[in-house]
Amino acid sequence: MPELPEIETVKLGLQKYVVGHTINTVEVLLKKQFLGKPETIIGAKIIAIERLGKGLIINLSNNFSLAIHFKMTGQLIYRDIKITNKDGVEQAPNKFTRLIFTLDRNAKLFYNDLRQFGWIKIIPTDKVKNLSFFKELGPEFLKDLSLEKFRQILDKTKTPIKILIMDQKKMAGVGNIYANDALCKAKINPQKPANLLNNEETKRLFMAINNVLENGIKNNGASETNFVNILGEKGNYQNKTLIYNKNGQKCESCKNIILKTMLGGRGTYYCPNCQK
DNA sequence: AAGGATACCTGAATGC
DNA sequence: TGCATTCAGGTATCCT
Repeated sequence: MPELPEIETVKLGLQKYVVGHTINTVEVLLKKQFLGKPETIIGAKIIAIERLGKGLIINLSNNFSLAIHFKMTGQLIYRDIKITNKDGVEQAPNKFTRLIFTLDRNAKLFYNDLRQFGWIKIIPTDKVKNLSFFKELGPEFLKDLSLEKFRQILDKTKTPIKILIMDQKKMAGVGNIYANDALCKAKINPQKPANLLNNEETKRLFMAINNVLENGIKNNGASETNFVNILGEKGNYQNKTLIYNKNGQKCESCKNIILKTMLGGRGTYYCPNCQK
């Protein structure tokens, strides 16, 4: 899944459906993705949900928290009804279910993860932000990253701008889809060394990133492959991308053909005319 | 210190 | 049809 808008979508769903539930049991189907002792959280009530960059924190009533990262294919699915097969046996959401939380009021929360890169860790609430992933996060778009701070970060490196804006330790929230779209919107070449952006381009890019992230949230995220919200529903941003996954198609503004290349090992889409 | 390649996995799409 | 290769919303880690 998983850039800021997708995780925000999950956060809002958890707040709406899962906060207030008590955890009755925890079934670990794939040990390596779950760190901590399940018995630590049995009987605890889910009291608050927080998102930091692309990470999630679920706070519990017993001063423990669940720290979660979906990496590429993690999903959290909430159900308050039992879904069974024709023999009456309860069905997990899919064959990649790695963890099942049974909640009170006959509800369940499933963690699915096809590629098994994600993690869930039980950590005392007052220590959860000491996890290196959270501790090392840079300032976050739409939250505590100002244009001035953004400019300062760009000035410090000649790293290609696309790689820099996706570096969570420098600035948090942007991944490959929204990086491609923001650079398209700002008409900046993904390869351009960060410190060579002039003030006009810097401002344009900053506004564009904030804009595409907001647009992603409004559209409930991008379901390019397997992202779904807490109810298993797809988002809509994949139908609204400006340039991501559009190689061979025509650029919206100049009708040139969109090209695809690799930058930092990631698929990179750009219009050779608009993004020189 | 920074930048690049590689590892972690499974599956879908593409190529021959 | 089948088999091999490449790529996928991310990040750690190891190497230059």
